[in-house]
Amino acid sequence: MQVLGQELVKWYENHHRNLPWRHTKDPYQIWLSEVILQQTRVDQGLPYFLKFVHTFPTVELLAKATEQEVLSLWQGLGYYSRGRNLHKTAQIIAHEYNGAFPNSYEGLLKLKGIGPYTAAAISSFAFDLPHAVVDGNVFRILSRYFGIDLAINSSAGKKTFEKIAGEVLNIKQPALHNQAIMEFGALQCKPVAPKCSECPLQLSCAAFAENKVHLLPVKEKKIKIRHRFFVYHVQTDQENRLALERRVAGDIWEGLFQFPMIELKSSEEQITYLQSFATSWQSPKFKHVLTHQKIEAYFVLAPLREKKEEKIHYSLQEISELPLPRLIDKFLEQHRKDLPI
DNA sequence: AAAGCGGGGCA
DNA sequence: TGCCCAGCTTT
Repeated sequence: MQVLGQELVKWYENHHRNLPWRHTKDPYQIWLSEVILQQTRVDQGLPYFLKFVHTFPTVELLAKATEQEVLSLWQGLGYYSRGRNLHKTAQIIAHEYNGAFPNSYEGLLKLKGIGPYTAAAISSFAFDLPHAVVDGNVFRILSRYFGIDLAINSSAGKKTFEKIAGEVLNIKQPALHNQAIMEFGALQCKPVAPKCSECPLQLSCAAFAENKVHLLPVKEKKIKIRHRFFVYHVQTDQENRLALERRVAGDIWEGLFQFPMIELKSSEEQITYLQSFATSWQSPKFKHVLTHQKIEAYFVLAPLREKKEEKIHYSLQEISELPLPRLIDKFLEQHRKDLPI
């Protein structure tokens, strides 16, 4: 077990990327980077980390911001509850912890948006405590290296891999070990096309010996895909201000702003709905389709419904200051000059 | 224990 | 174009 850790650290010293959060022991910056990097690639998260550190150099400044300012900066990163939890936790730290992060795994775990992985990461990186990180990289490396085909998303699998991760952890330098194993997973022992031919662990890797690197790690069951069909109404008032509504809680893009939207049950209903515009209201001035993951969205330049429901009207300038779903943001990018105003 | 939450990369 | 990635919260 010890060989694995030593090889990982040796590899890390020659191959690691130079990333800003690796030059600090500041729990605030480490926390910021870890939350941003949850479910997010380094390339995508890096600019957001720089934006946040620049805009909010301390946890107190982040706590003082409004949620909307935080979400605006978060716009485009996805999983927006991370942004809301980030803000909430900053306020807890600033107001109830005197600006200092808890210096224990258990203390960190109590905070919003910090689960087992992030608590292990912060406690090792910032406080040199011996907690092993177990993220997707670690699951992958351990399952391959030890040739374990237990599903990584099963209870038994998680328990097993967490146990092994703790056993291989170098408790003398947990921060270095944790950085090394995750960087190794990201650059060397990649999900697809891992670089086995130039791998320092090749001779001791069980999966390589049995020629089943590509079969590991094992994941259980399929997630069922839900297709959704949206039509957005791009409406303006007499002053050429655009109507926006705020998305409700409990669904995708919670709390973000969008054009007033109707959701249809099927692609057919969506088309029928669109055609009703073409017949009943001459022809829509503008129609455009964007596909976002499993969401098919049309934008129609629709007539403004009078005093029906109360939508908030904003100028284009004001809209750019609100947190928008990536889909709406993309639409505005592409059609800014076609819009009235 | 299971479902839901978003982006972007890549075959 | 469709598949893949994967930590945390909520149910």
